[in-house]
Amino acid sequence: MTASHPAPAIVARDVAEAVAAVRERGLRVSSARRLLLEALFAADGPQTAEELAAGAGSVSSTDPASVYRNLERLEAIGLVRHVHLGHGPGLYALAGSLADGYVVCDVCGKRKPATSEQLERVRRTVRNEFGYESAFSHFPIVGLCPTCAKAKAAS
Amino acid sequence: MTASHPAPAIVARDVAEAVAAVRERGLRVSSARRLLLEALFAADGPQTAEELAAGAGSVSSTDPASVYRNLERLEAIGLVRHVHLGHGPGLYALAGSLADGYVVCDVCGKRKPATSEQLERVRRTVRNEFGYESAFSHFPIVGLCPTCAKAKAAS
DNA sequence: TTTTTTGCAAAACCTTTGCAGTTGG
DNA sequence: CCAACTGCAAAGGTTTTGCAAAAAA
Repeated sequence: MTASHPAPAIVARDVAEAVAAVRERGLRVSSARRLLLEALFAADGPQTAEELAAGAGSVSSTDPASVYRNLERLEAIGLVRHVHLGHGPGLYALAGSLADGYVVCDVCGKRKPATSEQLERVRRTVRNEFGYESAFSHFPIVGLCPTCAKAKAAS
Repeated sequence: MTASHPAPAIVARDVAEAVAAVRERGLRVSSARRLLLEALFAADGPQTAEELAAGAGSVSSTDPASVYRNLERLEAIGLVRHVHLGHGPGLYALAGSLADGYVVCDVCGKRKPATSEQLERVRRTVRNEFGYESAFSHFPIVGLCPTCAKAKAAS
C-alpha cells in the first residue's frame, strides 16, 4: 500500500488563496503554517521537508516535526502532494504546481516532468498489458535519459 | 541517482553454484554468507534484510549489519538485486529469480511480476514519448489493480 | 599468516509521536 | 475561552559505520 486516499487537488495561485483554502477547511492559519505555504510558493520544484523547514530564504525556521505535521494536513485537504523520486527523502510541492508524473534518470538523476498526454499514452499501454490503472505521480518512471543511455551504449 | 552501476546478473541454480560464483569473484564463503545464500534460495519472492537475517527457517540468525554488508557485496557482483515496491524497506532476491519488472497496486498492495514482453511494450511507449530507456526492475509500475480500480470507480 | 569478514555498539537518516505550553478564532 | 497548533524531546524503522575479535584462504 502506497497511497492512503488522495484528496482532490486544490489549485491555489498565491499564498492568499492558499490561506483562504486552509481556513475554508476548518484549519487554522498559524505562523508556522503560513511560513510553510510561503516556502512552498517560493520553491522551484518539489522540496524536502528539511528544505521547507529552513524557510523561503528567510531567517525563520520551523521545527521539522511541525513541518511534517503540516505537510500531512495540507496534503489531506489536497493543497500539497508528495512524491518519491528515487532514493532519499520524500519531496513536497503544492498540488497545483506538481506535474502529472515524472521521468527520472537512473544515472545522472535528472528528472523531467511529463505532460498528461505523454502519460496517457504510457497508461494506455500499461492498461492493455496488465489491466492496471497506472499512475506515475507518486513514484516516477525511472530510466536512462538519452545522454546516459548513449554513454552506456558506448561503454 | 538511483542505481550505482548494476553488475551483469549471475544466474545460479542452487547454493553450490552461488557459492562457486562467490569464490570466483574473490569473495570468501563465510558461514554468514552461506546462510544468507540459503535464505535467498529458500525465499518465495523478494525478502527484507530482516527476514533474510532471521535465516531460512532455521535457528540461526545473523547480525543485520552483516546481512546488509553481504547483500551489498553480492549485489555488487551481480548475484543479488534489490527492489523498492512501494514504501517500506527494500526487498532483496537472487538476480536470477527476480522478474524483469513489477506492477504494484497502490491500494491493496498486491504485486505481480511482469513478463519481459509486457514490459518491452511499455518501454517502447516510454521511449517514444520521452526518449528515455525505462526500467521497472528497481522501482515498479504503480497503479490500481482491476479490483481496486473497479471499487474506486463505484465509490 | 594475511586479508576478509564478523558481531556488537553506536550513529545516521528520515519521520512520527507524546506532551505541556501557546496561539488562533 | 477552548480547540488547534506549536516546539521540544524522545523514539521508531531502516540502513550505515567504526572497531576489535574471529575466521577463511
